[in-house]
Amino acid sequence: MIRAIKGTRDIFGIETKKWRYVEQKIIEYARKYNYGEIRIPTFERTQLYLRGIGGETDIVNKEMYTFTDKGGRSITLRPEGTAGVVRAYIENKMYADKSLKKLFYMGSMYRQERPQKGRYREFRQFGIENIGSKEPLADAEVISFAYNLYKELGLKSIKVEINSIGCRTCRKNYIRALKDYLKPHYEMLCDNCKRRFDTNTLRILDCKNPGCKKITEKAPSTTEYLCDDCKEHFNEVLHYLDVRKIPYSVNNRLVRGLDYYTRTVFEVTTDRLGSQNAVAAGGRYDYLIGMFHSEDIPAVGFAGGMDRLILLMEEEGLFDAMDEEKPDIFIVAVSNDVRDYVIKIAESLREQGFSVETDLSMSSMKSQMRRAGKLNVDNVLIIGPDEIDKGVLTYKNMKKHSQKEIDIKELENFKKILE
RNA sequence: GUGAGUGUAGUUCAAUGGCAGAGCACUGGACUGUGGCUCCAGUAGUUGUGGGUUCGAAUCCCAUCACUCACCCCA
Repeated sequence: MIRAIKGTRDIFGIETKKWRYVEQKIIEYARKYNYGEIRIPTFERTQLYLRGIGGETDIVNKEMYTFTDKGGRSITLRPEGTAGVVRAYIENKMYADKSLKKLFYMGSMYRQERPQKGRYREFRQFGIENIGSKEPLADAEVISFAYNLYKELGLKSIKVEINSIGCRTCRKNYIRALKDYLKPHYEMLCDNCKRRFDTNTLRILDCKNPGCKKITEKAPSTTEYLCDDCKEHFNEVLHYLDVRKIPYSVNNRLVRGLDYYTRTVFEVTTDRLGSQNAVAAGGRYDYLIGMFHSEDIPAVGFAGGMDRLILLMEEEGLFDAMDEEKPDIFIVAVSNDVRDYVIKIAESLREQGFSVETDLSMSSMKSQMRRAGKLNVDNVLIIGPDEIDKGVLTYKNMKKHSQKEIDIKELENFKKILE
């Protein structure tokens, strides 16, 4: 048997209804905040991610689906959305009018990791990118979008954590201070953190190893080392969150896995998905566009994992009332000699906009009734030779267990008949 | 990439070295033109795969594959 690739899955039945619901809400929210949809390619030149995300990150180091196409180009299935959106922004010269661009996207991303709860190799993300403003107003809007969307979806267990990792200058100072602090403890760090010490010092703050945690507890905090501009920027972001009454907690250990972030970083987390606590994450990336373009253009955005979002909504019981999609009307053919007639009735009802199901297996009347019951259909039309002779339809309401004959002429406005 | 756990009917799970079974689901019937409830019957398996130990293996051992969870990391 040929099976789906590890870490991919099929979504069908009531699952698709959950997905459509969530997708609709996201689209609705993008509209509310005036973010326009952008659809970008699923694969790009590998170079885009190498330079954009950063060669030292795990995403680039070991998780990318990379292959060589027939023209000898190195191609990678997108592991995240921001790099592609930024490429599209530049390529389509969206910077030309100097105005703010607000974009949202939704779609599959690919990372070759060992799958586990809430983590897949093909997973779906949505995200927004707010490009062209360096102002804290923009950061706060992006964070509000995430928080308010999740609140409106009904989530109770989510928290917003926020931090500032500074700009080029103050980050450099902070990293120096952090290294100075860590140096005497170097031998006590886990192997991973020893490696990070030179390549990605900030991430040591994020290490879950109890030994490392203990060491970093007393480490200098990022905010202490922010330059005046960055400090003010951060305070203003918090101010605008306060104005919106968005609850958050400042977490000085919060650093992100992608290299392009500056200043604001944030995560929306939950404690209800096992070890996968991040449902959305993002931040400011003022230097990313400059890596592909002649000048820096400030931007801020976030991405949310939709698979995780739906898992979490299930966990919180938010889909409990959701029913399987069902047809409005089931038409039972009492005997096979009325099949032609049943087809005509069915098509007429479909023209009126109803969802209509009929038997396609030449089954007995009894099994047709059983199927109607199993489909949970409310309305059943029973048609046999007797009905045809009398020019009527037998209408049965399955919920009320009531039944009556209706004149075939009433078919033309069937809505009136339904109880 | 690393570690642990689990693989038996469509599905959920029994069977602890001695005849592979049950619930649910499915199909049919009781009710020949009426679903759900009830009762009856039926279909359902190379016990993931390959090897080994044994008189005998779903059960023990080895390998392999798959799934799950966790680590790393991330949405």
